[in-house]
Amino acid sequence: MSHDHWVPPPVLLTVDLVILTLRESCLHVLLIERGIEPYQGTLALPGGFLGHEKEDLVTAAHRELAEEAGLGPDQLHLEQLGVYGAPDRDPRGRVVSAAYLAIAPRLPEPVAGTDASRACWTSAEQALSGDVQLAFDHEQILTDGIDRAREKLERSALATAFCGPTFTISELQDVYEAVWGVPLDARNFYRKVQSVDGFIVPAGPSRKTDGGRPARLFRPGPRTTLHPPMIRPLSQADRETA
Amino acid sequence: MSHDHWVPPPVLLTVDLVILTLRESCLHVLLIERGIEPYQGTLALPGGFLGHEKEDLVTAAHRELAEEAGLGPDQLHLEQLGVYGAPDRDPRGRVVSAAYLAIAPRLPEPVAGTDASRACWTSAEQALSGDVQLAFDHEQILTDGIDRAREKLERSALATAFCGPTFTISELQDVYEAVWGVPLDARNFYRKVQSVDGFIVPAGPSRKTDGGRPARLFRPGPRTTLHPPMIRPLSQADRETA
DNA sequence: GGAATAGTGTCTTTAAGACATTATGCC
DNA sequence: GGCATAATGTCTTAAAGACACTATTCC
Repeated sequence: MSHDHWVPPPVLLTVDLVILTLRESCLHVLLIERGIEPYQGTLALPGGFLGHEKEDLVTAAHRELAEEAGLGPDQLHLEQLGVYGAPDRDPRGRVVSAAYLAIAPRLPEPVAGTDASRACWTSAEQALSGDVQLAFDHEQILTDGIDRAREKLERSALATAFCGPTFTISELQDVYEAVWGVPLDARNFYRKVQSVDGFIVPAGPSRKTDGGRPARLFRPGPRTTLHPPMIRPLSQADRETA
Repeated sequence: MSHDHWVPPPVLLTVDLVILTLRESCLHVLLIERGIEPYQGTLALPGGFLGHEKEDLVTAAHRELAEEAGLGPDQLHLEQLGVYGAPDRDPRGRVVSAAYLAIAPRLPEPVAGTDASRACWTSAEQALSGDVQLAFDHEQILTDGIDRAREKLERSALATAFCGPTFTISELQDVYEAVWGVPLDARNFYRKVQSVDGFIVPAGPSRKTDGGRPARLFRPGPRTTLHPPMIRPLSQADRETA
């Protein structure tokens, strides 16, 4: 600000995506094996540089979502997670990443035929176990993304984004159990989700296939925030108190 | 990705700050009258370009905090709010802003002597009333910052960041009432904050000056998350349900 | 009928909402 | 004593936790 013709340092912008979904009642994240340096061969979150000077950040996120995961803008939830800009996070220079969190229902193998065929769904547990090496600071971004999802399940109707257009209450419970990693009492869960008015609404004549009694189908309701919130039982990780 | 030597478009990075504090039991935000184009003469959030190629984002935020508000890194809360990158948000070109939320106790007029003497504390109500024009997309950033503060008061011990090193329970209640904009019952508030173990702990021999009975003093406790959370009464703005 | 899953009901316990009352300082 | 603010207590009510039970389908 004080020098004669000081110019601010330019940076490069990437958009990275934490794409979460449920597979076999387990939380999974989409990872891609990098084809180029740096971190060639290492797993990374899908993402890439801003396409052009005028591209909006959300637009770029949707573009990457389509290119790298074959996911269209409909029927998925997308929100900003934050910005990651440590000076040394990318060996190529000053690259700042806008991270987005996407939540999608389980789709029919969305990966195989797409542009980036090196994409693979990895269980969240495994991705953060330490056994898997992630490129850049993507482990931190992934951790933050999962934390965000866990928090938002408490106060928002976000859980329905993990489900298809219609779903059963058991499936919804599956979402909560998988994301939070704790078992829930089915009867109390039923009472709770039914009592929050507008969270889920009955859909169609209701029916489903399994071994037992058919379950009613529901759609997401108009309500986006949950009052009172869902209560997440504190798992083993309750650092404070006893 | 497909062309021969495609290079990603560089962008400029700014760091903008939503600095909140309490003044006369009202939520205030620090605004600065811009001295240069664009938006010269218009009120804006404090902030500025990244200082140099190697500067970390949080470091830049702390630097701006010191330069523009005279606030040191101690005894204030700072967290990232998000990134704002609409292509047309800055007439100078592609400028992307990393927004940070800072919460500080009321300090002895921190503004007057500092570098930027055009800084002024403005009540949040007034800043968002529409009467005040804010530069760039700073109205949106401010709205998001206040929303974030409101949410975090529910589940975190953030409220103590508005207070000095020691405070009375009444002062803490003031924080909640000012940020949420709703009156709270003092007796239930006492019961609540005392029951959340580790939220606040007695400090010193306890005493304070007013007209009436001296109040006990407390310090922030080790607890950072509140279980169960503080309940925010839904003000007039309860779009869903009745 | 038996297995499997869906859905409902009841009792208990925790904690919030709505109050009144007592306590301790200053003038 | 009178005033002002701090602090505590009680009753009610809402909602979560912990259970047992009935219902509907397929074999």
